Amino acid sequence: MSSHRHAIASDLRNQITTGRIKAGERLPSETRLATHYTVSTATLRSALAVLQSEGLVEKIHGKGNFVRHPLRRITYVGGACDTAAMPSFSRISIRTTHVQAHGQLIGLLRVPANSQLTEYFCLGHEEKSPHSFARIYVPPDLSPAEVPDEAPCFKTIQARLEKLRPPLAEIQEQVTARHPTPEEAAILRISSTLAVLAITRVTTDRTGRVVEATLSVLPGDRAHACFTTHHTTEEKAKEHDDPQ
Amino acid sequence: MSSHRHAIASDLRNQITTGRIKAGERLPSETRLATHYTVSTATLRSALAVLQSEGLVEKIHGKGNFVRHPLRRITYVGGACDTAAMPSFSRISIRTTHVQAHGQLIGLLRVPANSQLTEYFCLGHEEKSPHSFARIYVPPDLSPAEVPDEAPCFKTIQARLEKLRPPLAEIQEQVTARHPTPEEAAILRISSTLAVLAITRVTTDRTGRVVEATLSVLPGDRAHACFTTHHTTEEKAKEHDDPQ
DNA sequence: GAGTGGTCTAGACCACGAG
DNA sequence: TCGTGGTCTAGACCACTCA
Repeated sequence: MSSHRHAIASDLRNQITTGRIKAGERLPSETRLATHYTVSTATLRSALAVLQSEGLVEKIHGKGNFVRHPLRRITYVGGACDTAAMPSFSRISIRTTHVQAHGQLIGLLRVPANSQLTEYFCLGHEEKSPHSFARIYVPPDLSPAEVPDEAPCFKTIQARLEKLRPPLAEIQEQVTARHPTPEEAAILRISSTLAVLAITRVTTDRTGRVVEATLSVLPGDRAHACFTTHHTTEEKAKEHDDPQ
Repeated sequence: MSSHRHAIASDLRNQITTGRIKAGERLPSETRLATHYTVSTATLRSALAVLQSEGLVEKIHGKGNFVRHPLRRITYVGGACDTAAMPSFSRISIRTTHVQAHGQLIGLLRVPANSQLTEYFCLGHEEKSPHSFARIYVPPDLSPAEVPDEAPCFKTIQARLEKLRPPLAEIQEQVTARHPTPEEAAILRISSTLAVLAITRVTTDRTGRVVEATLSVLPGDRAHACFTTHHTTEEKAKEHDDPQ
């Protein structure tokens, strides 16, 4: 008595997980599948959207629906000490610009509105297709002045940022699940129906000053974020003193 | 030049954020809005889905679309020492059952297939409507035997679990964004097009044994997860020895 | 140009909520 | 019972990919 959409999704899911349709293979076209299941194209597309959000199927406009190779998962590592907790990128391209603090950036970095900020736009690639991106915002006095507009090397920028920076005290990450904006969908080349993992990361130094804010967006069909908390005896004691 | 969907969503978003439509108010019916924007109902519904995933609008079947009251956000606190890092629930109901290890549980808890497990199904409520849930799985020797099938008090069970448990060493949480299964959508009473935050939490004791695995699902339109990492000098040194 | 997915239409019928 | 949203149909037209 379930919906058509999920019945079709289950059938295709079985065919994929049992190997009747192999990884990398193309599914029949949407019109063909629609006539096969005797449903409309709209219904069939919503069934494919289910599999897509599970990471089993990847749609490519003008080419077709493909069974995804498994274990090509992007991992965002939480609490990482590095400048950007960017996922294990095979390749990262960066664009550096100067912007004025606006919107939520004012609150995140605790700076006045319209004050100067350096933005590092990081785009992660995997085999020439983008798979995630992040915008890193840094106050001007903590960002190296002589960075070219197009920087080839991520590590270089990271090393320069580290040098200017006082010792870190705390990293706070807030994770939400939502749909991508049209701009984000275009950058990542994903459907706007796919869920994305949005991570807001704020890094604070020992004086309590916010030295960096990073907004990351990762496609939900191939990304996950990992957070590890170690509980030593000292920490446990501390938590009892200062719960939460 | 943008899609119809996003144009309509932007217009409604403006009306909401500028206060022309107030919090708690009901929007005109979908057919009414569709004729107003001269689009089909399907297109208008997809526009509402955008606002829904932003947490601005809440649909209630048979009643209408309502502008959500802001700051009614659920927060999942990562790395919490408590048995379940359940969000700040106003009320939690629990059902205890015994299940056999299956699927991903085998790998998470590192137990043989079909071995006995205790499942605690926790449902979080807010004003009589469910807003999140979690399934906690515990090996039988670490779960109190005399728990009734329906337990009224979450704290009681939690306290009993703590007693049986050796000191904890590590909590690992994996976060993904996806669409809900039909079952999850029914439990949370959300649309299946809404994104959810799915969190898999594994707790390990000092001997390396997995003492608990928790699968949480939170609606993307009103929930976020927070993770805080403190960087002391000792920890920094440790990370240099053992990167990642 | 042929074939694919992306968006959209103008309805139909069903399920839920409130009176 | 009536009005609401939920699902679905059978198309149409556009954008993209590849030969």
